[in-house]
This record gives sequence, C-alpha cells and structure tokens, in this order.
Amino acid sequence: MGNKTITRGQLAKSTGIGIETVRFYEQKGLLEAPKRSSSGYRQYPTEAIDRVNFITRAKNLGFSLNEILELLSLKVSKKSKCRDIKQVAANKVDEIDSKISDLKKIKKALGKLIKICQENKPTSECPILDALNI
Amino acid sequence: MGNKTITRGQLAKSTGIGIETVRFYEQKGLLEAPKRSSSGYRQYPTEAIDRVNFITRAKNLGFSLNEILELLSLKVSKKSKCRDIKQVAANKVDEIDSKISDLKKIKKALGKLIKICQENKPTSECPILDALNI
DNA sequence: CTTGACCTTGTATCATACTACAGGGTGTAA
DNA sequence: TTACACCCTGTAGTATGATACAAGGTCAAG
Repeated sequence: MGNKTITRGQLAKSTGIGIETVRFYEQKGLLEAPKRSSSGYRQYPTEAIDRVNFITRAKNLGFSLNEILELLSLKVSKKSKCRDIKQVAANKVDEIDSKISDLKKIKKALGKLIKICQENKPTSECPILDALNI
Repeated sequence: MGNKTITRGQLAKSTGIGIETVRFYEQKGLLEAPKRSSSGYRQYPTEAIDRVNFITRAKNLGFSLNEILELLSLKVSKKSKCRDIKQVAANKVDEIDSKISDLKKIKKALGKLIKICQENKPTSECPILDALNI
C-alpha cells in the first residue's frame, strides 16, 4: 500500500533519460501509464526505473523500441500461447548468441590492432577489416 | 591490376542492402568513392562487400554510423598517434565487454522464461524484468 | 536499332526515436 | 502571496538512417 512513488522528472533523472522521453515511452507502450495524483501528476512505482534502464540497455544493444516492447510483453497468460512464447524467446536467444559472436570478433580485431600498434608496425588502410578476416 | 570489380547494384545485391544505401554510405564516408568506368559507372573492388557486411553487423550491434566510421578509420599512420588509437580501441573493447555482459543477462532471463513456460507456471506482468532481477 | 535492365545525378520523402516549445496548472518555501 | 521549480497537454521540430523518384545516360540481347 504505502509504496513510494516518483514523479516523471524523478524517473527521468534517476535513469538519465530526458523528461519528454518518459512521456514518449508511455505513448509507445514501453512504460505503463501510471496512477495520477489528484492534480494529475504521474506517480511511478520505483520499479519503473528498472524498466527504463532495461529499455536503455536493450536499445544500446541494437534492439529497436518495437523489439524491446516485444521482450517486455513476453508473458505466459494461457497454456495455448506457451508454444508461441517459447518460440519467440528461443528466436531472441539465437539472435543474442549471434550478436555475442559478432561482438567477440570485433573485440578480437581490436585486440590485434592494439598489438600492432604497440609493435609500431605499419598498418594497412583498414586494419579492423584485416583483423576480422585474418 | 586485373582485379575484378562489381557495380553498385551488384554490391547492394550481394550484401542485402538497398542500392540507394550504397550511395548513402559513400556520402557518409563509410564506403570509399570507387573508381569509375569511362561512362561513369562505379567500379567497386570485391572487398567492398566485406566492408558493407561489417557495417551491417556493427549497426545491428547498436553502433551508430559515426561510431562505425571511427572503427573503420582506426589506423596507425604516425607514431605520434599510436597512443590515441590504443586509447580509442581500448575504450571500444570495454564498451563491447559491457554489451556482451548485458546480452548474456538478457539471454539468461529468456532462458528462465522458457523454463517457466515449460513448467506451466503462471508468470507476473513482466517476467523478463523479473528474470533479470532475481 | 530498339527494348529493357542497368547505371548516373539531384532532390524529396519516410520511419524511428527523440527533443523542444507554448500555454497553462501545482506545490512548497520565504 | 509571490516566487520558482516542478507538473500537465498538445504539437512542432530535429537527427539519424535510409528510401523513393524524376530525368536522363549506358549496354547487351535480339
């Protein structure tokens, strides 16, 4: 009952997003429309902070807002839908595995570049691509 | 010398991007302006395919075109710049490590969700966030 | 020697994801 | 009770990353 709530500005400040972005995410369905005070102020539960932080991180990982909405909406409501949810989740896992693999390749290439740099060797026009291919 | 070249349309087709996107990437400096035939047709070296594929993958991983340009432009030209390049590369490695870590967390959360689904347990309003926190 | 699939340029439009107002109300502190 | 920082709504503008189109030139096949 006596759960602490925060305002839109406080949510924005504690997650590092813009205050207008909060409203934008609400419009997009990424943030649930919160309870309002008698004067119409939004009253967010503190869990909204986790939700916004998730959105920010997922965005950073190359997921679109629509994909993030899909991730956040994944839930088991009826048995009949369980198969679909498993399918969506499994597809996302595959996608994530391939992202991790690509990131590791780029990381390795950067490591090679740093090494070349330390050895003061000359580099080609595009050492990153070279490092990815060799 | 007798290196095979491909046209803009062939580059687009073999990388899965739009033909206009090729020109767009050229404008942005992501693709070097290629040699032209006597009639003005672009003649891309086949390596341009690797470059476009890199751009596509990096974009998918949440890097902006400007960041990708920075990655592709990393090269050791003078000793005096070596320190800077190492710094940029090392920063990118850190960024990549944190992306991998975030992706693993989401993957784990999806795994939990799949398990819950198989056990036919009821889920909360947002199982993904629950799975990330627990 | 024409048809059709390609290429050229310039410019305009689009989708996504914000970001910035204007015009007004609220809440607390001096 | 007035200052000031905050909140509200609606709507307009911006940045990024494409994508579309018009008007025309090129090239190989038939």
